[in-house]
Amino acid sequence: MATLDLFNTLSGTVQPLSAVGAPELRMYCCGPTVYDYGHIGNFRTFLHVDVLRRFLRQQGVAIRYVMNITDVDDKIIRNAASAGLPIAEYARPFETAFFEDLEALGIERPEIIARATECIPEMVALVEQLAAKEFAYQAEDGSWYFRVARDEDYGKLAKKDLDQIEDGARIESGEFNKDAVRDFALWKAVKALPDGSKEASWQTPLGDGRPGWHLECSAMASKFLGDTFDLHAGGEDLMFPHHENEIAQSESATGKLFARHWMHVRFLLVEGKKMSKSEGNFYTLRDLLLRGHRVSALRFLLISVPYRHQLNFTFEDLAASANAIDRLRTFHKRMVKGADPKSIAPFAEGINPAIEEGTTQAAELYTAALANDLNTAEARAAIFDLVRAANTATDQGTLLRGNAVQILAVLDLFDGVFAVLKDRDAELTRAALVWAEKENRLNEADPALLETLAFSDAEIDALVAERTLAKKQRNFARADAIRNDLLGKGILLEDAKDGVRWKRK
RNA sequence: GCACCGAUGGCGAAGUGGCUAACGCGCUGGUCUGCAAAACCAGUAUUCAUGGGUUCAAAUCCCAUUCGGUGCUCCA
Repeated sequence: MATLDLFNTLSGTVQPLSAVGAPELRMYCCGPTVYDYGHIGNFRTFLHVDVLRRFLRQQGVAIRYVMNITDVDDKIIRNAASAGLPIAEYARPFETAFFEDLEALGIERPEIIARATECIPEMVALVEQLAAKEFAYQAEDGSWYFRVARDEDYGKLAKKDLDQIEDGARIESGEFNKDAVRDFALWKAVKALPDGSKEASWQTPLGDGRPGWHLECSAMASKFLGDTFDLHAGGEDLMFPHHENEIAQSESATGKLFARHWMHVRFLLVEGKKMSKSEGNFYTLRDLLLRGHRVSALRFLLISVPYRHQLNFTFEDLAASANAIDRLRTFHKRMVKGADPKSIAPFAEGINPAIEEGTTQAAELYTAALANDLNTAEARAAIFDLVRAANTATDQGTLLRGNAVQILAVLDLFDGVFAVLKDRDAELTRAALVWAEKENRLNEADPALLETLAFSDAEIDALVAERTLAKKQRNFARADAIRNDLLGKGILLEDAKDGVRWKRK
């Protein structure tokens, strides 16, 4: 039985994904161009790759995952120039922010992270290899281009017909000296910036210049994963021309298959429209945190819709995801208490076989759903079915301690991929506020959020204790006043049999 | 313009020929509670964008139309 059946863009079918000829599954994902903060669309892609990676590891597959950081490109050069900074100085803070965001979202760090600017020799070598085979040529201005016409199977990933590409293509200024419009830049000869100074460049045997965008991924993937590797992932927009060009470069140079499997994550819409700055529906993770949304809710929402489907992001659904997570966390705590013989009210000893069967079935459905092209929606449903059944049984007193232990194991399995049960939300929101203060953007923060977080846990605990005392004295007016006051500040109290619970909304 | 993908309840979404169309959120009523919250129970789409067709049988297959998205140009 296959560990994971995954849609392969190259073949157009769902195929088993597996490590071939190596103990580790070797995968590559196109990382960010670090010219700004990451937005929720960027993170949808990285989150789904994280789901893939976590699930494979759960299935016992070892992984070697490489992500590149594009730290030199047109936008970085342009923005750095207008900020009056060297490109590295301009880009580095965004790179740091990107990794902070990944961490906050629970996205595991790839084994290898490679910066484009640190792999220049490998890129140069690749162009030289291509030139030797006449796939690359140097134009009058000193730039190097890939000769698409010489690559017979060009277009095989995106299923493009070459004639169409030519029809739609347009000649960019500065690239007029290419032999054919569809030829793409491998190495861009150095140019002057608007202020007359020289843009960032490297002195190489190819001339003074900088790498083209597609070149870095080809060079880095080979450097760290070999000429042929198992999986290449990225957003759907990268399929053409970026990934197609990577294939063209790598396969023309090596004569070998580049990536066996290609995974493309679909774009998301925001409130029914394409996310864009001009529509005013463009959000970075940090924007959402300052508005009082929780990181866990965003993670859960973005991964709950399977990667091949368009997801329509709305604030209503973000709130719904937060509520769904609360339910899961409440349930998880209930099972932890019931399973612990030392807790105040552990469940009765034993195992109820009917519940045991349901638990096993939930785990099987969950695994089968993810193994089927990462159907996260169905995997989620299997877990919620278990939650409902277990809650009902608990209410009826038929769920025994052994069942709780088994259910916790299934929740661990679920959380190994979804990673939303552990509550770090308040902590991460606080970190975002610290960042906002440093960046002078605290004015963008939701006032209610600031008020809620201003309350320390100790202060809340003190008020809860005061209310418990008032309740004992049957002073319900005072008790309710404290509860309502806290609720107004975003803190919700729950009176349970074994004491008072509270949580930040 | 050309190519490709999609349209399922109030919202998100699973399901790709055959049991009462999953699951989450929301809403309404009930149980529990001093009152709440949490949890549970019941209800909440006779129907899957629209029109036609194939079939004993269609949300699922085919054709057309409408709307949305993507690529052809920087983009996750």
